[in-house]
Amino acid sequence: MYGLLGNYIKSRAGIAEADLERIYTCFSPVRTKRNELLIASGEVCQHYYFVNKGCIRIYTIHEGGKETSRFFAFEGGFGTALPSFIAQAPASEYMQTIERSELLKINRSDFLHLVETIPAFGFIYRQILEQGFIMAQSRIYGFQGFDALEKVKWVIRHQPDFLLRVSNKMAASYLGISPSTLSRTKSRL
Amino acid sequence: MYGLLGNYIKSRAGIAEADLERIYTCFSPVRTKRNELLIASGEVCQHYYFVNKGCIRIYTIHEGGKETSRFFAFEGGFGTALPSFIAQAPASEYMQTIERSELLKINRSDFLHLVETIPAFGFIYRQILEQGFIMAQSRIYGFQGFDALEKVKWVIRHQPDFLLRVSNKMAASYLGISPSTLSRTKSRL
DNA sequence: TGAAAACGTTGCGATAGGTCAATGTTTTCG
DNA sequence: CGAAAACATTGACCTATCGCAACGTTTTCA
Repeated sequence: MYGLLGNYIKSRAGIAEADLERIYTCFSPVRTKRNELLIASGEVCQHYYFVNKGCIRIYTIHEGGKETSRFFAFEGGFGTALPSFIAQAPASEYMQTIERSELLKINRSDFLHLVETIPAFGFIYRQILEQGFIMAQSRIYGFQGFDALEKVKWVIRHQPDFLLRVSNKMAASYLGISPSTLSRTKSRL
Repeated sequence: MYGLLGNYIKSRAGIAEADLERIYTCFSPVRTKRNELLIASGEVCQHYYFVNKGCIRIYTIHEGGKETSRFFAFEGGFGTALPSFIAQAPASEYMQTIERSELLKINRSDFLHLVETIPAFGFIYRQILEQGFIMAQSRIYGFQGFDALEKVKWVIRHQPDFLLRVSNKMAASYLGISPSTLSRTKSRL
């Protein structure tokens, strides 16, 4: 149950077995169904999630009902509605599992406590933020001036199985193009 | 010289005067000219910068010479080519001061050392990453599906003096629209 | 299991925004 | 200070992508 999480941590920072155990006790397993909502817009996000199996999607809904997918966390990844989790303000986003999933969740106070008291954990959190920041930047800015074809090639290069695991609609809303355009673009590859 | 930096830190975390002094000794002043390059693409970024006066811009140049502005740091803000700074890999971006500026710079090993040894500094770095991540996300994803007018209104709301301090060309490349379109859009406000 | 809903794909017409070019203004720097 | 370069603005034209709709296929769930 905690194997994947343990590997994640050990591969990124030196850590004592006792600290690892203490971390495990803060994470509790959750099983979810396809399309199950973890938090809805307007709620305050209380948990950080680690994906053992399945996939978490974070997305927003604009006026008119149009969805924008912000982030996907697959096996071995962390995910939460970060702005809300950090500021304890109502989230502007939704978070769901898009497939039947097995997650490990940790609540905010335990999380912050681990960050403060276990250096390796603080280090890993910092690394998550750094990577997330870099990723988001390179995606956002890399996409400036990309046309649809270039965007699709970009995901294929950076997340080869992304288009296979995610529906066209979600993939399109992640890339910032319409489902029709994504469909047409794929046939041009 | 260190007043602004001191305020920045003290307003965000409790810190002993001695630690503050130790932080100051790691930052050295730099004066730069308009359009002076701090690092060029291909170089490895060795410093983190704090802006006392002026403005830092981080940008990339695509094939064909087209520029994309990624980030602006004004008075009281931090800035660096983060991916390169973190990974010590060649940067894909350029960093420049767009006006005559007064900066405080700290090199990477001092910076990491402060992060590790002064909890308040580690905390602030984490906060910078969190805010940067949130900012980048909201900008990137908020922009999905925005038309030019909405983008311009967005900057005006979130960074009221942005359009006044930055050239149209740079502002346009930050918003992901052409200078012509920005010009036309502003006249429609 | 079977009806209903959601999804993927494709065609068609409309349009926001891009490129290019011309003009006038501001900035640069020897 | 003045010539040269860079920039802002505006017009004309063009194209990628969108929105809508139609159709067949897959998924959902009572």
